[in-house]
Amino acid sequence: MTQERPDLRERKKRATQEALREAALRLALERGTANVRVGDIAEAAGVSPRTYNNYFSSREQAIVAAVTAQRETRIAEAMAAQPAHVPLTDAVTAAIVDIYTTPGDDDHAALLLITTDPALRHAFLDTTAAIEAPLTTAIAQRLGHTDRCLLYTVPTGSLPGLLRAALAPLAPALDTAR
Amino acid sequence: MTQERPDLRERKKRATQEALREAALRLALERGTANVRVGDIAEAAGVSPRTYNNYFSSREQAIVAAVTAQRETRIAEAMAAQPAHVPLTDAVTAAIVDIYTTPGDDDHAALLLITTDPALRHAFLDTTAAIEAPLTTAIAQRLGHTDRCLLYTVPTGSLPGLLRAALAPLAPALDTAR
DNA sequence: CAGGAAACTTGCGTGCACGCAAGTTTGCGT
DNA sequence: ACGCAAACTTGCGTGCACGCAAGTTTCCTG
Repeated sequence: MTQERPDLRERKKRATQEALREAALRLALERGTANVRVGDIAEAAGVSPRTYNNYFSSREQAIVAAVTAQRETRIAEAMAAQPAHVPLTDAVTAAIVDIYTTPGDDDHAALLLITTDPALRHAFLDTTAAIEAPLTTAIAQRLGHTDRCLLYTVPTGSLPGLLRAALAPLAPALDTAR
Repeated sequence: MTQERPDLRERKKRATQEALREAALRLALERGTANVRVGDIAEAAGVSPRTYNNYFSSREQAIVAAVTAQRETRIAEAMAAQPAHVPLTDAVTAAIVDIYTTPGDDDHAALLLITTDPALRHAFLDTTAAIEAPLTTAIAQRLGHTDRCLLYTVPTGSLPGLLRAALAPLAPALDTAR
């Protein structure tokens, strides 16, 4: 695995993107979405407001991106944690259930934030669902080729059982994929 | 006093300049001047080697600049600390003496570094003497106009008495300046 | 509902950071 | 003394960050 190291420019770009996401989420959690100015996020991330809009084309996108990124890494981790011999179907459902049952630091609050605010919800649905990317790559790694699966899961009174039920319909698709 | 705040670009430029100076001095003190690569300084400051040479045109300049900057601020502080009623002559000599007698953290080591290494000495003398700028501004503030004074003081076995002696010739010039 | 202020988003020109490649210096081993 | 290798310095082209100004949205107030 040649760990292709990106050059300095690339690293800095990623760093400011992450700084912006992080700052946006933190501020939104601290004082509520309505009280966060673009200038505040930019300042907290150490860049100009103009630069914010070079990375995100709306005020909400950064917040959504932050949550999305969090969940992407968590899903990837959860999938990687599954032993290889576990059937694909079970691995996927377990990984997703894991997210909703064992939340990280501000994960719950962030989700609440997004599901509460209309603008955030809209921005969230604009992005391809947060769970798609890491799942497809994980699945692709298991199988030989790339299949796409699209999941929309909005947690309303969510319990592990509810989740399993909601994910059950996917089982045949995943099985036939192999 | 309208504290004219420089814009973000300016602040960032100053920041990286300072980061470079700081990194250069720290590394030079840690491992000796000979074992410091330009790339190391740049990396420690978070910029590319190319950028180092946008700020300093030689490997030694950053180290020298670091010491120079340190001394500039210390001289400025020392001059500011003098009560206004103290005669100009005494204020200047006291400020300079203060530098050599009550050194800061790595001030001594830094000076030793510079006076030891030939390349550093050369680079140091290339820059207008470290003490000039803050002194002239301080003096200018006291008088109404701008006078220039050039001091070359290389501390060889320096003692307060030696310093006072060396600075004595300046007294008449400073007195007539008023 | 009209008017206006504050915040947002975007096009544009400028300046700095970067990577690259060429030319130069430095220091070392033979 | 010679040649080589590593490090340094600099010109050049490209891309990103910034400031600015214009157009738009949003929200509040009369």
